[in-house]
Amino acid sequence: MDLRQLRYFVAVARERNFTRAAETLHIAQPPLSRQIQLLEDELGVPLIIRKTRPVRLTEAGRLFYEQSLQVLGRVEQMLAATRRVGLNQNSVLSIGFVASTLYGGLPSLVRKLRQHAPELDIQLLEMVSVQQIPALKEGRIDIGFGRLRNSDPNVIGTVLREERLVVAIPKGTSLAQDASPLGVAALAGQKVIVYPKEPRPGYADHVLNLLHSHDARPAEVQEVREIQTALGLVAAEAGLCIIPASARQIRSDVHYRLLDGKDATSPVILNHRVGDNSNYIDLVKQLIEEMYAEDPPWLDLEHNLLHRPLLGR
Amino acid sequence: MDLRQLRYFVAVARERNFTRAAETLHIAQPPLSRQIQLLEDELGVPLIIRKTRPVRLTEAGRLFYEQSLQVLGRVEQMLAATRRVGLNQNSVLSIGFVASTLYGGLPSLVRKLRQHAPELDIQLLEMVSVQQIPALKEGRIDIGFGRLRNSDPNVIGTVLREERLVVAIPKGTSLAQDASPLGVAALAGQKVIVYPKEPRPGYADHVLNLLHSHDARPAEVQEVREIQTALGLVAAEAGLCIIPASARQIRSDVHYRLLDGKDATSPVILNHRVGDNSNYIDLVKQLIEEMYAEDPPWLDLEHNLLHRPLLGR
DNA sequence: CCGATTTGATACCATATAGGTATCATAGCA
DNA sequence: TGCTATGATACCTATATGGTATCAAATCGG
Repeated sequence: MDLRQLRYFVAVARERNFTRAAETLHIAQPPLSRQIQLLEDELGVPLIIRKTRPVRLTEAGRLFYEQSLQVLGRVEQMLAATRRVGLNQNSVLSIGFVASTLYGGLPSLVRKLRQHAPELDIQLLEMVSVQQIPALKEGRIDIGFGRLRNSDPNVIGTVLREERLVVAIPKGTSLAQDASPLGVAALAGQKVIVYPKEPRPGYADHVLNLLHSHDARPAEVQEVREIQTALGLVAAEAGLCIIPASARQIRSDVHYRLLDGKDATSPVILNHRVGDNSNYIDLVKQLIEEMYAEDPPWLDLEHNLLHRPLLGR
Repeated sequence: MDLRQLRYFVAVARERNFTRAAETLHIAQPPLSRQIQLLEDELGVPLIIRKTRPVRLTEAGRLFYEQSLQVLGRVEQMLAATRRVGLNQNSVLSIGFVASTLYGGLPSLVRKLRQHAPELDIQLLEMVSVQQIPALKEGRIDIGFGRLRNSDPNVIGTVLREERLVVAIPKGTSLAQDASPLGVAALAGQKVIVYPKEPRPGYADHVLNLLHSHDARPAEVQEVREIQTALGLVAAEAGLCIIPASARQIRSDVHYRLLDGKDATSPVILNHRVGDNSNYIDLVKQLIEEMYAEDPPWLDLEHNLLHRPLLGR
C-alpha cells in the first residue's frame, strides 16, 4: 500500500470518472486504472463498480474513500508540523496523559505552559498509564500524567495528589436516594462497569483490586473501552461505575457518591525520564506547584489528598 | 512522500541503527540510508543526527516519528475496516454530526441503532453543519445532525427540536450571582467568546447574529476553534460564551443562565439526501421518534421547544 | 434497435526508481 | 592510534511505474 494509490483512488472517487481523474493527476488513464486494480487486489475487495456510467463506489469503497481523505489530511498536517519544527528550531514537548486528567489540571497547565514558553510546540497524546513508560523511554513523550505507580528504574514518578473515587449510580435507583459517602463493601452484589478494557494492567484493575480487597464481589463485571461509554451505560441503568472524583463533570445525568476508605483513591502521577535535564521539565514542575497553590476548583480537599511539598523540592 | 519511507524511518527511529533497521526490514543498508535521505530532502529538515553512535533523532525527527506511528496505525485500521465491510457485505451508515449533539441524543441513538441493526457498520464523523451538505451530496455521509438550516434542494432538513441557548459565565462575576433567565440585551458590553472559528458560516455566526439583532454589541469578540476551549476560557474568566443548553454538561465549574427570547434558540436538524431510499434512513427516523417519546433527561421542556409530529409522518 | 461516442481495460514498451554489492569514511573505544 | 562498528557513496540490476496504441463495453441519440 502506497500513498500514491490513496491519492489516485481519491481522485477517481471524487470525479467518478477514470479519464478525468487521470487528467487532474497529470498521468494517462491506463496506469491509473492499473493502480486502482492493484489497490483492490491488495485489499481483496472491489472498491468501484465499473458496470455503470458514471462509475460508482461500493460500500467498501465509500468507507475507504472517507478514510483515505482523513489519512491524507493527517499526512499533510504531519509534514507541515515537522517542517515548522525543523526550520524554526522550535522545541517540542510531548505530553502523554490519561483521559481523566483532562478534567483536572491538564488544560490549565497547558495554558500556563503556552504563556511561559510560546516557542514551545506542545504535543498532547492521550495514552493510558502503562503505555507512558515505554513512550518515555523511547522518547515519544517527555512527560506523562498517569494513574498507576511504575517500578521502572529509568522513569521517575511523583505523586501529585491522591484523588478520591466516586461511584456513578443511575438516577432513580435505591443507592441514588442518598448523597452521603458510601463504603466500598456496599457495592457487593452490584453490576459494575469498568474501563478501559485494554491495555492491561490499567485503571480497571485498580478498581477491581479495590473491590476485591474489600470483599465486595460484584454480581457482574462489564468492561468497556472508555469512561464516556462507561458513564453512558450507567445512565442507561446498566450498572455502577467507579471513577476519579474530577471525572464527575463528564455527565450530570447520573448520581455520584463519594467512596469511603483511605484506599478508595487513585493517584495522579507525574512521570519523566531519569536524567532528563531539559529546562522544560523544571518549568512544568514549577507551573504545577503554582497551579496547585492557586487552589483550583477541581482540587477541593473533599475530593483530594495532598502530600506537601509536592515535588520534593 | 510514501508510506514505505514512513515505515523505513520508523524502523530506524526504533532501532537507532541503520544496519539493524535494514535487517528487520529485509533490505540492505544502503537503500535504507538513501530512502531516509530522500525523506529528509523532501521535508527540507534533518530527522536523524548521524554524528553520534548510536544515532539520535532531531526534535523534528521525534515529532515525525510519533506522527508516523499514528499515521501507519491509522492506515492499518483503514485496511482492516475496508476488508471487513467488503468481505462481510456489511452496510455502512455514515453519520456526520456537530459536536454538541454528543451531549444530546446522538449517543443513545447510536446505541439503539447498533441494537436494531447489528449488521450495520456505523461510522461517526464530526463535522460542522455547512460541511454536512457537500458530504451528503458526495455520499461521504448518509445522515447529518446539524444546527444550521440549509437551502440545498438535494438535501432534506428536518428540525427535530429547537434547543434553548444558555450563557456560560465565569463563577464569581456579578452576572453569575443570579440563576434566573437573562435577556440577550444584558450581554451588551461584555467580552464574548464564540466558536467555531472556521469554517464559516457556522454556529459562531448564528450567535453573533442573535446578539446583533438584539442590539447587544459585545465589548470584544474572541473566536476559538472549539467549544471545549471556549468554556475553558470562560472558566479562566476570559469572557462569556453562548452554548446550546445540552452542552452545559461539559463543565460544571462555570455558571449557566438561560437566555430569554423566542429567537434565543438553536435548532437540531436531521439532514439526508433527497431520494435516499435506504431502509436505514427510515430506521433512524423511527428510532429518533422512539427516543423522543421516552423523554430523555436532555430533552426537558425548560430547555427545548418541540414541534410535533417530529418527522411529519 | 443500432451505430456513434464515451470511457475503462489490455498489451506492450520505455523509463524511473528501488534494491543489491563492493567499497570508502568516520565515530567510538581500547 | 589502530580496530571495529556503522553509515555514506558509486555503480549495477531488477522491478514497477507511466506512456501509447488498441480493444471492449456502457450509454445515448435517432
